Amino acid sequence: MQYEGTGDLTQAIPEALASRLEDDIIFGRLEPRARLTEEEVAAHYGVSRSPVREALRLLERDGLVNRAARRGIWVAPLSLKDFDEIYSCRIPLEGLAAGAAAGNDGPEKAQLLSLLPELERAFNDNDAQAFFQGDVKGSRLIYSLAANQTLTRLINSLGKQALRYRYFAYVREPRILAITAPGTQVIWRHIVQGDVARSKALTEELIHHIWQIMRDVIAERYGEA
Amino acid sequence: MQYEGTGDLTQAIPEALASRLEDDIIFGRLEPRARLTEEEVAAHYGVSRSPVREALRLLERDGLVNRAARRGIWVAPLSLKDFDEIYSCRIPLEGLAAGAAAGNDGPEKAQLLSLLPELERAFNDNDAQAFFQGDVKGSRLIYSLAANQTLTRLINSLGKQALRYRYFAYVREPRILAITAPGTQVIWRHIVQGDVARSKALTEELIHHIWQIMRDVIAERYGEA
DNA sequence: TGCATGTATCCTGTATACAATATCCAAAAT
DNA sequence: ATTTTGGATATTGTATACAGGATACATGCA
Repeated sequence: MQYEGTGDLTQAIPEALASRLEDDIIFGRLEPRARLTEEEVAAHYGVSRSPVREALRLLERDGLVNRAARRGIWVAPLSLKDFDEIYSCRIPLEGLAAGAAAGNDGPEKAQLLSLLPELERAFNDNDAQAFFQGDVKGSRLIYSLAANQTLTRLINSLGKQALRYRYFAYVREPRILAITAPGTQVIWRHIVQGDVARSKALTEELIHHIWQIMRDVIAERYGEA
Repeated sequence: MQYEGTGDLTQAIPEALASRLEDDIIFGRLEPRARLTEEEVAAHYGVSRSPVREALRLLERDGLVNRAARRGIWVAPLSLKDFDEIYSCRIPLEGLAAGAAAGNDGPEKAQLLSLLPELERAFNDNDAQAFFQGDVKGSRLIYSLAANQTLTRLINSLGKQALRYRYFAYVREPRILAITAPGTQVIWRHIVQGDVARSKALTEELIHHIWQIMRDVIAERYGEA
């Protein structure tokens, strides 16, 4: 069987597969604890098991799936404990990134400003989807401004799993957007102005705040601990 | 060709291979920028390319090798920039771990105390190797006390590359041991006593201090930026 | 009815074969 | 002499074949 995937797999196959599966997991099309068998995935995308195995290793690296030797792979379950772990790690790392981005003197910082209207509009329209995307775009820009590949790698490997919780919480409690949006805009402006200390502190505060608010939503569904 | 590896590959083959290659990289038997071809590695350990590929993915995850699509894999180069990146990330993460470990009320904390004499002796004997090992053992215990799998995963993925620099610096500047040892002992005692704030603060200070000292040694060999 | 044991099946892990691209070196052209 | 171009070679990426452990179900026994 040769590849003829449903869409355009222009990039390397394992990365493309991983990207598809990531989305399926993040947006809940693949449920927590769902079993993933290599042959099923391979058949579904019209490729052999080799690239599938590599893709699954990538998902494992980002904590989206769990593997048990010789037993298989499951979509990682969501839990309040896991959520707390992720956010306790995200706080200092995102703070570090924001501070480093603020300390970057390059001209690329201006791009953050150009993203602000987009964010503003999404907020006013109460368009969670659009805000979500704009926020992710801005975050990526901040990481690249931080010019710290190691930090980027760490944050990315947290970010995928974090997105699952964020998506879940946004859908159930759109009010979260009203807290995130203004804080995000303030922080981006401080980064552009080069205020290292404040960018870092405000980022840590904001994530901590969002953490607490999301926590209620997550706890309701995924238990007390 | 069936496996008959030089040693006992009791665990899963990819992990065992990765572990061997890790050591080879950390202790410099594989030089920075050295090319790793799948077939050579496979032939050397008497296995096929399949488990080798998986092992190399694991090394890639931990930042020990770099991969270019369809071009191959090289041992990651060492550089002052990379070193700075790693240590700027290590500070808050190790601080988080130390604080969380101090907040753990379980009885396992006592094990840290039992490691103290070992560390003390290594220090008095000026035995860098023994200190190295004791320190790693204590760190692992702290991570497990922190009871935060996500944090452990992040720290471990930094730790491997960090060890390359630590080994390099220890060999060239044994004086580093005289700074690390007393500070480490103090921190471990604070963790056992459950002093969360101080455990965290002192850990961050110590790593920051070591960072600066190691930096001179690294800079001498691996350039100014 | 409940539990243990054996067997059939499924699935992962490993090996090998094949395809395709990147690299290297030699020969030719400017 | 330097650059370019062609083909040979080496190495990665993918597909497929095979081996062995894990799971599930059925059968037998208490």
